[in-house]
Amino acid sequence: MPRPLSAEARKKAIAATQTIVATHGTAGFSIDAVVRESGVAKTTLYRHWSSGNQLLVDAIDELFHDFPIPDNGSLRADVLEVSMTFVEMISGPGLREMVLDLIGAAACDPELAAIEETMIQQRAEPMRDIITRAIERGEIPAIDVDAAINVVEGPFIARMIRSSKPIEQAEVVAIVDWVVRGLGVKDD
Amino acid sequence: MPRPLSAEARKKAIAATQTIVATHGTAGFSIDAVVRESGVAKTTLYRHWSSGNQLLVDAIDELFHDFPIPDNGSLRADVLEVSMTFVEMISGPGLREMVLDLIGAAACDPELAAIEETMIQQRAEPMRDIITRAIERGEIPAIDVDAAINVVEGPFIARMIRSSKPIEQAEVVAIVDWVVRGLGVKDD
Amino acid sequence: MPRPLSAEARKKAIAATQTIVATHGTAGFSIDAVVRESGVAKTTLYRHWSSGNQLLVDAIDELFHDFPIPDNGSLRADVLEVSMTFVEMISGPGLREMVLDLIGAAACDPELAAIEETMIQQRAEPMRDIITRAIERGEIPAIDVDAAINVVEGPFIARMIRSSKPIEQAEVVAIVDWVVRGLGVKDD
Amino acid sequence: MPRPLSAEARKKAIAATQTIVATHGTAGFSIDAVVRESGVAKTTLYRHWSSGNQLLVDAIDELFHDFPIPDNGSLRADVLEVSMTFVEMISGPGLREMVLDLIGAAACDPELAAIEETMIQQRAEPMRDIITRAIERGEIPAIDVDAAINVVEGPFIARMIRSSKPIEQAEVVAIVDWVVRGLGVKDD
DNA sequence: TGTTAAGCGAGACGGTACGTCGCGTCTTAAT
DNA sequence: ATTAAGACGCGACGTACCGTCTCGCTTAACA
Repeated sequence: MPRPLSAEARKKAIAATQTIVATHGTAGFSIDAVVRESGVAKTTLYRHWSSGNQLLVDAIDELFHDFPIPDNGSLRADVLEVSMTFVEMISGPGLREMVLDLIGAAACDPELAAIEETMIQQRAEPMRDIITRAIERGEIPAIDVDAAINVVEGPFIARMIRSSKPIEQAEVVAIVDWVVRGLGVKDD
Repeated sequence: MPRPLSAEARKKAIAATQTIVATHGTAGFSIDAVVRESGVAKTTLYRHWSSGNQLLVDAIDELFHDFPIPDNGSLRADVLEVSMTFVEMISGPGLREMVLDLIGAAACDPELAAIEETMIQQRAEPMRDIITRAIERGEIPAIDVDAAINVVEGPFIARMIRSSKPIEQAEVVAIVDWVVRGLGVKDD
Repeated sequence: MPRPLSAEARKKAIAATQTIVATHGTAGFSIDAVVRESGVAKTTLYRHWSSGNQLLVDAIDELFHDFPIPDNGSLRADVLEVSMTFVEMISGPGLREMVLDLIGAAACDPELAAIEETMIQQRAEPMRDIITRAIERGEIPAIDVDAAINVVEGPFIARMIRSSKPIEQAEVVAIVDWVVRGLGVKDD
Repeated sequence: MPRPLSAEARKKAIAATQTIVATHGTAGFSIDAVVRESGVAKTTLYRHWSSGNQLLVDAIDELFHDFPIPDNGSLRADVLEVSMTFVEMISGPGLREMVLDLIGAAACDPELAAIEETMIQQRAEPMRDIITRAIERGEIPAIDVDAAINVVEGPFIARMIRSSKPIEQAEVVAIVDWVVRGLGVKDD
């Protein structure tokens, strides 16, 4: 019966949050900053999100979704496609920092576990499908899929952590070649 | 003529910082908290460190150093040893969270870049040595060592991020087997 | 054709207001508190009363009315009766505080002036009648009735302000004796 | 050893409070308003005063002090002098409202009991002295001094509550004549 | 060995952000 | 068209921490 939460307020808050994070990084993000940037009242923000972090989660969520699940018939091609998508995803300004920041925050604060769910587990689904299909095809031996996901994704995460330099396409190809060989696919 | 900066004050501040981070995570870290925990005056802290984060860097630095560089004659054995050391390092209570948190904080705050240097780059040195030696021995092809480090370490980082469950020894062995095979070592 | 303002809503709001003021003082009174206590919607309250204070005025009004006007034939007896009534009125739990609080609120907020009208002026009517009759009877000289009301009622107000102790009957008698003598009635 | 609370901050806050109350009444008083008006930080205000009300108490205190204790040799003259002082005290703009407001607030909030102490009890001291001396001189019978204070002061309090009109000198004289006669002083 | 400048603890200072509460207005659906 | 329900923008609340500052007291290096 009562008025529903305003979709417009939500939209403005999300947009303001994304603007702030893109401009000043997650360090510049604060509820008061969103209030100033969006014109939405602080109370309204707290009606929509139980904390600033939840708003951040939602704003980030909108940036990281719709990962297509490729099916090119070969593990290598599929992994390459997903990896390229991931690399593109973190290539925007401040996105690498944001992702790492959010992973750290999520590890410490149970309230932010949803971030991990969204950014990590959900993102890994395409990879899970790809590997499962490769096993079914007999392209690779029947291995622990979860462990395999770590092997395939890990190098990109490590690369992201260890350097803020943009990741070149050749680098992606080289890493993919190594990891698919590790999983048991024969070289050409 | 004047008194030098007190080594004791520095020691107490570092110890208090480590206690706080271990107990409440980096979120619980603050200059005021260190003041309360250590009994060292705020003025003194700012005399020793230009900002709270610099103190954090120094305190963390002391926790992660002195990684032995193994030399067992085979890439697989060396990688396994370093990996086991890494897994042990993050197995203590709250250590996984702290590491992820610090990585996130370091990515965002340039002032904390030194943490990344200490925790990530410096930690990778043993791995760099191991791989370089394997190449020199002709055990694996001449590959980009930095990229190889990512391939070898990445799966453990991914595993650490994706689950808070303790990492079993068998898991470590399986991952190491995959990645060394990926780098070009022949199977048995 | 449209529905008239609901008498029931009004009743529930008034009752809730009286409960709140009796329990938590006027400080605990708020529109939102009345909404919670009464179940009446905020919109409805504003339809009935232009502001929260107007509701407060109405709720208080119902508590302080119908003061009987005694006529015992002597000023002293009449004043004593009215004074006893007043003392009883403020003897309930929290009533002293509520009266003082409302007087203060009324002095500051013009919107609440009506409270003063109800609680003070209207309450003084019996005293005005009594004194006027005493003058007509020739029991006391022709004095300014308004000023005389202050002289007769003031000591009880002062007593109420200066101490939260219950007012004993003997105290009332002593005060009444003094003030009626002051107005010109001869001692026995 | 630490820096003492700044006398200047205190002075600015008190002055701002008095300005605000004089200009917009006690309703316009708020911590945030004092922050804006005084330039003193909110945290500093809370360091000096545990609540906004305490600041108000102090600001008011400075307005109501130094009540001289007259000694003219006759009860009537002394009471008249004290009464005139009281009337002057509440004659400034907004002072009547402030006094009533504070009395009400003090009745409800134990934290503000100090206001009652300052404004009421302490203010009554001169009257206590006057009446005690009159009894010692034999000018009036040995009566309960506290009750007598209520009789002498009450009419002025009642007058203050019942009307916001300025109190004329003739009115004071008339009231004083009545109450001192009530206490047992013979007419001329 | 006495002087003295700087280090020290303690904590006040002006700020920013927090998350909550009450205000009075508004929008919605249901009666 | 009134109602219950409650979202809206607004502004105050009292707290935590920031980095700077002002205090006396203490102490180590120099004269």
